[in-house]
Amino acid sequence: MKNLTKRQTEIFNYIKDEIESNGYPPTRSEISKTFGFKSPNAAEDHLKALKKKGVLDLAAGTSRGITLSNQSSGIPVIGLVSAGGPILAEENIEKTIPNNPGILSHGVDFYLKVKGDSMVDVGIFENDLIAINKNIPVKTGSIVVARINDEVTVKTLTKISDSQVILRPENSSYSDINVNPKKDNLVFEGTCVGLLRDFS
Amino acid sequence: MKNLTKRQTEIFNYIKDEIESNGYPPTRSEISKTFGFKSPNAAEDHLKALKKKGVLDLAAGTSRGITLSNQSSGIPVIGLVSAGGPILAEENIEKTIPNNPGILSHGVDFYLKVKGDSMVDVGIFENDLIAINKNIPVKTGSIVVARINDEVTVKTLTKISDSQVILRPENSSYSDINVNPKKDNLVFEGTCVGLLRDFS
DNA sequence: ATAAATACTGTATATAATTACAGTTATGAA
DNA sequence: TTCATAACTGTAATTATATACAGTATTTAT
Repeated sequence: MKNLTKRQTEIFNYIKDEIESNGYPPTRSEISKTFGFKSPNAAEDHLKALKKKGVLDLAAGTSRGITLSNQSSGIPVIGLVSAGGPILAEENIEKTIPNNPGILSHGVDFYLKVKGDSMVDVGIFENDLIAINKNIPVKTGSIVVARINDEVTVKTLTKISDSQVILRPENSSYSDINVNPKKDNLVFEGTCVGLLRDFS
Repeated sequence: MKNLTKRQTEIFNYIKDEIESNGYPPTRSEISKTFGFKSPNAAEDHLKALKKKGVLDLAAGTSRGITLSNQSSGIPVIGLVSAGGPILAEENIEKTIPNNPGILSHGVDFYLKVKGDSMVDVGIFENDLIAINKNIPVKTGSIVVARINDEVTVKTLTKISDSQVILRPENSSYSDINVNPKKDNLVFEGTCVGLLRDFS
């Protein structure tokens, strides 16, 4: 998101939520009423600011003519992750695909395009998109996205303690990965909450 | 769909398309303009009829206050298919999930909940939802939903001719299914265009 | 045969909604 | 210091929109 202020973020999220729950965007006065503005122009100003920052578009002369821009409505698909830096850095985003609330039981922060065959035994194939939630606490038994010394990998978490973490490939040709979090730099980027495969 | 007339279907689809492409529903006059009505009341009448038939809802006094009802906006998930009758018959619909245009490269007419392990070698597991398009012509190499004498099955189509159809399970423990379309009642219900798995 | 539903035209009006203009106050950057 | 941005209040006008009422013609159920 392009440096939205706190207030702008609140308003943007409200608009997003309204579209999702009502099926159409709010008007200036609905926004004003929600946030306690005494003038619809306060909402107008915010909309203009949000448009200027590229997160939404406004159709002139059109009631409820607010649309979220691709950038802000889509969920990023992460392809190859460059070493260092955050996984959601712009250079890692291959494309974005529309949000699909209600299909998966958990929220999706990003999709990761699967490389390799280390998880085929649980039906995760190369080029599948796995849906990742960043905020669910990782636990044993979950399929997690882990970063070990700047290398990103998808495995089943089978053991986690202060001194030992075991990541298991779900493919009999591969062996468990043993990590010592005290020695190695281990970061959990998220938990896999779903899978998407496109037969084209 | 609840016995919509041809015209009502046209108008309903237009509204659906507008919501999808614009992000907000059309007004009465936009509908009228599109269909050449000379009075916005023609659109109003149609909206009332569509509301009466339960495929959409109207928010009174609200501009663009048109929402598609759950029933009509969702995509059906087919669980167990009862023998005889169409696959999309009401009794087969386990639930509906929101439409997700833009995620898969083909349209989805329904999702089928996978039973059994006959397709595990291509990463299709029990309880996965496979996305089915009814209108793509089936061809060899595709994963298809076939109904053989009232039994519904998901397999790879490996041969198709007037006198012989071969359906291959993607699991080395199973053998090919050989069907003679002249003797057996064979219907292709659709082609698999995607897969959805929910890790909950 | 008759009523109800379908598919509109035509007119009119209240109100919903956008949006411009003129201000105020506060904050952070040049 | 001065200017731009942010975050509003207040007013007002144009236009966008919903929606009622009164018709007409055709088709479809009963």
